[in-house]
Amino acid sequence: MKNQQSVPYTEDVDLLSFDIFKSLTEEEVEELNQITICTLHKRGSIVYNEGSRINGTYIVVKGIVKIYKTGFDGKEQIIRFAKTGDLIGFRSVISNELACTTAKIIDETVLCYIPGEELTKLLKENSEFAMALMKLTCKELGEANKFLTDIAQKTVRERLAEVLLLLMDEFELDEDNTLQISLTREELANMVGTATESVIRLLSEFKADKLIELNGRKIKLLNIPKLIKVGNVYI
Amino acid sequence: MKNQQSVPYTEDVDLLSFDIFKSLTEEEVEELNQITICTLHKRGSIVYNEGSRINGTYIVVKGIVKIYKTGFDGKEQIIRFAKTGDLIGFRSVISNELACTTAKIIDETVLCYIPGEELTKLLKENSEFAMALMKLTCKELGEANKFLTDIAQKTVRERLAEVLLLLMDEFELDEDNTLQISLTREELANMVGTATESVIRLLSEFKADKLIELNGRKIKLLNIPKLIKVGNVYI
DNA sequence: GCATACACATGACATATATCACATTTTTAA
DNA sequence: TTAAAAATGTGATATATGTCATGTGTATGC
Repeated sequence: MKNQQSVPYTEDVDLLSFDIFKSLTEEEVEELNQITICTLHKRGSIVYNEGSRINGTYIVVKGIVKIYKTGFDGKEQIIRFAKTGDLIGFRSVISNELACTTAKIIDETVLCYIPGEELTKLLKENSEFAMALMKLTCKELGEANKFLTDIAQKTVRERLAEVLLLLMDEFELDEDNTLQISLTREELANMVGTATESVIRLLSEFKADKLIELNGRKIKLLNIPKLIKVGNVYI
Repeated sequence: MKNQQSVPYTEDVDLLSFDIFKSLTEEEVEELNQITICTLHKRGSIVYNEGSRINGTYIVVKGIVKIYKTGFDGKEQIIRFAKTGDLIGFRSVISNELACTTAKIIDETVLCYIPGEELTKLLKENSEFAMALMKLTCKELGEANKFLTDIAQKTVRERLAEVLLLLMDEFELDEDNTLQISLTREELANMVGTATESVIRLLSEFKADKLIELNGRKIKLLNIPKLIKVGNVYI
């Protein structure tokens, strides 16, 4: 909890470049541009906390936001990462509940804030936008169900392999086949739903099996087909 | 896979009695009544299968439907139970994806089918209805996230206690404090995300600890406060 | 630049839970 | 009603994974 969580962000943001706003009319985008407030957040700062009231939603313009729940013993469970173009916080606005997750910046991030009233106004006035957001939510729900099944049925080893592949899909590899996102071992553990030590050990095993190469937090995928096999990932 | 999965259901159904349709106008309900086709399904029949294309949604008029995913080794993971007033299948219609779950009848059930076009038409024309459905989806998403965290972090014992309490909330107790829904041990295991034998053993332990009383598939909750404690359930 | 707090790594150990095997009981269908 | 198929229950056993302890390396802030 630092004092300065965010600073104003003055550069121009083109909201229309984000898929979710594609269905808005010119006037609606214009209005949105007037209303939104953009801020720059640095690593570690909290956007909102589980249990707090959220009065609006944020669109991620740039950067990465970690969305997680805190288990009753204080352990984090990472639900997802939001990146450029993703909306965060809207779930609570729409269901009118307290935030059920915490959003924490893990890479310097630019966020634009859209007040809840503006969001609901758009949803009411523009059914296409409403459908787009609904589609998004439904997709997320589908993913959540899949993830649930995996955690319930797969071994830690399988889940770790799967998480690496998921990170590849979400954040791409660089020319060197290295994951663009770098997470701590603890964060990986909090995605997989296991202990940090287990992740460390399994990563070493994967390395020994020539599936990956490790360089600090950088993970290079050496053998993706085999990772798919290890993770029992069916596409 | 029996030949006769369902038979027509002729009795009158009052769609307006379901919360989700409360926001519809009289004409919309009238139209819906014209269009919907109601059917009676018996225990064990499949409403739709994971991976199949769904062209519409069903409202549960009466009965209980088990919604589950099948893990890669064939093991079921129960996502939720749908009961009177719940919509099933709409997720796939809206996200325009194949069904990501299977819906199976576990108690004689009456379903009314609403074609996808009718659903999307209502969503487009009636923003209040759209908001209601969105609210529902967002709530489900919140629950899915909570469940995910529990499965990832809690012990099987804790989860079983929690599932019993969840079933109490969803299906109520009779005057005798007995759960109104009766599931097989395997189904309980598929909710908790564990092996059937583990559920059997843990239920015996709960019984020995005077938390519950067992009578076939009927489970009587003897000490709810202690169950809450065992499950680390915070409300 | 130094100190302090993390992050990472590895070993030893405990144990919750899965798995297998086999009775017994209950349910289902013919 | 009876046979077959599920579901339930219990014991023995294996093991994946969590936990604790301890050491080294590495950021990070003052």
